[in-house]
Order: sequence, then C-alpha cells, then structure tokens
Amino acid sequence: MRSERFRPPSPQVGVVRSIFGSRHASNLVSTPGIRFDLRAGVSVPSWLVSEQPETNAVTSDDDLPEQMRVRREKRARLLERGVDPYPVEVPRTHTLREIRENHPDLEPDTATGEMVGITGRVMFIRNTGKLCFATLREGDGTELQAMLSLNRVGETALSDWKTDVDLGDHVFVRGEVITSRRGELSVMADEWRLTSKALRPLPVAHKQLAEETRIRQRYVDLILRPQARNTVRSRAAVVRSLRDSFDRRGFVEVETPMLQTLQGGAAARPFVTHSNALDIDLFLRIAPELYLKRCVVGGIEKVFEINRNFRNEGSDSSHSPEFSMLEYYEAYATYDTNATLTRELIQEAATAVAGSHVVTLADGTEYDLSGEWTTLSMYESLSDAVGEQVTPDTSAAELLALCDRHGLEVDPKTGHGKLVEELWEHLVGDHLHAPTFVRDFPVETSPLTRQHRTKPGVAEKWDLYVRGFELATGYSELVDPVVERERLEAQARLGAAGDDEAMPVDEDFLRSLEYGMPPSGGVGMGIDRLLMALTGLGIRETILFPLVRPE
RNA sequence: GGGCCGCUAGCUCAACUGGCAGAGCAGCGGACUUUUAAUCCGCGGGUUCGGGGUUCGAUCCCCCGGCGGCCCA
Repeated sequence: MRSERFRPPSPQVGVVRSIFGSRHASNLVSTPGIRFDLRAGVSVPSWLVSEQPETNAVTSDDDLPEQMRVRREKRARLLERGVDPYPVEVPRTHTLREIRENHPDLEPDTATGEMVGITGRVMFIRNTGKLCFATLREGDGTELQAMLSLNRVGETALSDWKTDVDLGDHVFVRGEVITSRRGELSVMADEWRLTSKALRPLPVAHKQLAEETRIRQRYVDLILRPQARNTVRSRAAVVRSLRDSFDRRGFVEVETPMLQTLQGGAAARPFVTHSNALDIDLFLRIAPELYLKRCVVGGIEKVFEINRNFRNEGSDSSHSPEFSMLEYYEAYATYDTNATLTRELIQEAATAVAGSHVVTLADGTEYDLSGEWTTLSMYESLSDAVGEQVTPDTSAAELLALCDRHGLEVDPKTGHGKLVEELWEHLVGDHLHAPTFVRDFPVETSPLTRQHRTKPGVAEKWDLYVRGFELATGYSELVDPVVERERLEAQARLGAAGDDEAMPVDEDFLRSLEYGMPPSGGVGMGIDRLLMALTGLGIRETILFPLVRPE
C-alpha cells in the first residue's frame, strides 16, 4: 500500500525531475506531504522528492513508541540548554584501538597519568550512585570502558550523564587512562559530551536479530554482530586480492558499459530501462563479455573487470538479481592455462581472507582449496554415472530415456545439449564437494565458445564446482567471426521464437571480431559466490544490502 | 506458479480447548563509588500485519490481501 503511494505516475517523471535538476536544494521547504520549490513557485508531491516512508517522521510525537519519544525529548531538552547533541567536532586524541595497543597489560587499579580524548558508541552502560560505567565501541569493533565518578566530573556532569545518555549514543570522553579494580582498561572522565544522540533504541544485544531485520537494516546488523562486520572486511580483502593477483600478472582493469543497447554475453533475462536523451530502451548488462572481447581486439590483451551484473530472474538464498562478477580475458591463453590461473586466483584470495589455502566455513568445518584440483570430462563422467556410453552423438530420445530412468522430469522438446547438462548436474554435479573442473561441454549450449580442437561435438569450456555449486566458467574463446555470426543468428532465431533469454545479434561486436581477435581464453567468476565458497555464508550475507521488497 | 510455516511491546519470544494480552532485555522514577547480560524497590509501554466473517466474546476459527521463510516446479 505504501509503495503504491510513492510510485510516481510515469509520464510526469521526466518533466518534474528536470525541474529539480536545475534548482538548489535550499530552495525547497517542506510541509507534511508537499514540498514547494520557492523559486519556481510550483508544488510537487512529496513522492517525487523523497522515497522515504513518512511513518517515522518527526512530526507527531504522540504517535511514536515510548522509547523513541523519550529520546527525542532528551534531544530537545539538550538543545534548550544550549547543548548541541550533534557537534561538528570533538577533541579526540586517540582511537580506542590505540589506547588498547599502548596499554596491553596494566595491573588492576592503575592510574597512568596519561590524559586522552576518546569517542565511541555506548554499547553497555551501568549507572550506579556515584560511579558510572560505559563500554564504548568504535568502528572496527574495538571496545574500551569509560568511567565517570562524582569526585572527578562533579555533580552536574554526572547527573547529566545519567539522564542524557542512552545505549547506542555516541559520546566523547576526556580523562585519564586507568584500570578499574577489576583490571578493566578504562578512561576515567574529567569531562564528557554527546557526539551523536541516537533516537532509536538498539535491539537487545544478547538475542539474535531476525534474519529479515538483519538484511533490511544492515546497519543495525553491523552494529550488533561481529560476523556481519567481518564479512564486509573479508569481501574487501577478497576483491583487493583479486586485483593484486591480476596486477602482478600484468592485467589491466577496465570498466565497460552497464547500460547497454543490446543484451548479450549470457543467456539471461535483462532489466529494461529507458534513456530519455536517446529515446530508446536500454538494458542493464547481464554480462560484460562482449565489451571485454572488444578490448582484446583493440590490443588490451590481458584485461579484467570486477563489477555488477543484473539479471531479471529469481531471488533466493543462492541468487540475487544484482551480483558482482569477475571476468577476465587473455590473448594466447586457453581453457587449460585459464584453469590454472583461476585456481591461483582463488587460492591467493583464500590466503588473503584466511591466511591459508584451507578455509574455515561458517559452520566451523574446514574446506581444502590447496594443491591441484580434480578435473572431469563431462561426457565421460556422465557415462560413468549412468553406466553406459553418452557421447555428443547420443540422440535426444536416448537422453530422454535416461532422464526418465533416473527420475528427472524434463520438457520432452529439450535438445541434446541441455539434456546432457541436466543429467550431468543431477547425477554428477550435485555430488561434487571438493573443487573440481568439469571440461568439454556440448557445443550447442556454448554459443560463444570454440569447438574442441580434436574432440568433435564438444566445446573447450570448463565449469569450476566448489562445494557443489558452480563458481566459475572458462573457455577457449571463439574468435572466428563467421562461425560467431552463425551462432548468434541461431540465438536470435530462438529469441524471435519467444526465448527471452536468447541474445540478439550484436553487429558491432561481430564487426570487432572481423578486425581479428587473437586466440584467447576467458573466464567468468561470481564474486558473491567466491565469498560464499570461502566463508560458507549465504548470498544474502555476502551482499551488504541485498534487494528486498519495500516495507 | 503450487504446498507448508510464520507475523504479538523498541528487540527476542510466551499466551492450554475461543474467555482480563504476558516475560526477559530495553525504557521511565528511586537506591547503590568498581560494574562486565550487575542487584534491589516502584512504574509505564500493544492497531496481536491489514480487511472482512463466525461468535455473547477472536492473538486463537473461516475467507481475502500484504510481507517473510522453507520445500517443490
């Protein structure tokens, strides 16, 4: 219902947004539902200005839950007393981490004489009669205790502390580094002040937040759960490791278009948007492949991109409509050398995040990524699994019979390639746990891959399976522009026949190939999946702000 | 798309067969100069996801809708 209220009627959007584009924000004043642009003298409904729900706006305090009302009243009282609950700057001298590092092992009940100014969010608070305790925390998770005693800060500052400070507030404390009688490293305050008043209470720290709340309010999840903070840092470490690995090997990082005029590079349904300037529909990219290959044609012979792809498909524990992808291409590489480089990239990322090629997953089990990895051939491993020979010549009818015998329901119109892959996933892929390369796929389902140099009917393509899911895929790329055109035209015919995952013919891409692309290898790898592989977390944990339906 | 489960205080959860809507933490008031999920005394806090129905009476049963989760396709 609420989303209905904020959805703009599409025909007006472009017009009104362009009005805003030419006006400075300070010309806007707000009233509860409507905002006026003073200079233009036009009124604009609030849904064009802000997509935030109005439910929790400051307006009517009577409707607020008690605890939020209390905190707002505290803020207002502070302002009346001339105290800014959100000061611009405070004289911080040390981070909490620095103080911990400088004083690793003081005896209990020590006074160092060192005066410091510290800041942090109040995560724990104990207000006793004449001595108060608070545990402060800073961004990296480091905590330090602040103490306020009557004889150091005086009666007013102590009672202000008790009445003004709530769990979750940010505070500044200036005082002496000491240890408490219990031995807790602390700062004994001479003065304190609020640095940011929290208007919402933190959820109780000792109960797990509901999964939905963790995702919808990730900032709260990050405040409360160390694992959430670690995941963000692990992801950053993995991405940095990949970039370093490529940099050391002489690869160049590029950024290719996310707004594209044609969908291409993968079989997937795209998101569609519209360009007002060009008055044409654009697609959010489903893969960067066709642009990276243009780079190789142009002479950027070792090239990679780490960025977002968008696929207008399902959203569940292993799929996100928006996901990060690594693709890299290398001239004179093949799917053999690719496999080695991909293994090294993953092993180096494991070292960056876990310090070892053996990683510890979220459930506490270990996963071994070390050494060389198993390699299977798709047709041979499938033949072994079904107990009879399956080759590129096996007919669709025979494959359908195999599906039937193994309890696999498939559309009887399915062709050879998809049947082989379905059977393989069901009988072999689902049972793979250790890192495994599966090689030599049906040509039919690999339109951008070259035929195997000796084995007829298969393509030089591998998939890498880690912990049973597909982590990466690599190819010896098809660079013959004539064959490529045949493949793309076949895809386009599928598209015309109603397959909305099929690619149209990208004439500019074909033109680039016609200038000559050196023999090359290419690889695609899901960054979110790499994180999942290295940490054992679900995709909605590895993505900071996954797409969720509006509240 | 189908099936099942869930939605109750700021948070995490109770509430027997349909009978006064509760607890812990958090909050408010008070006591306490060494607390670590402190302790003690007192108090407040609810559109039980929304709408409709059955009933003397609905958090509970029925219908429609919303959001989420799990399984299947």
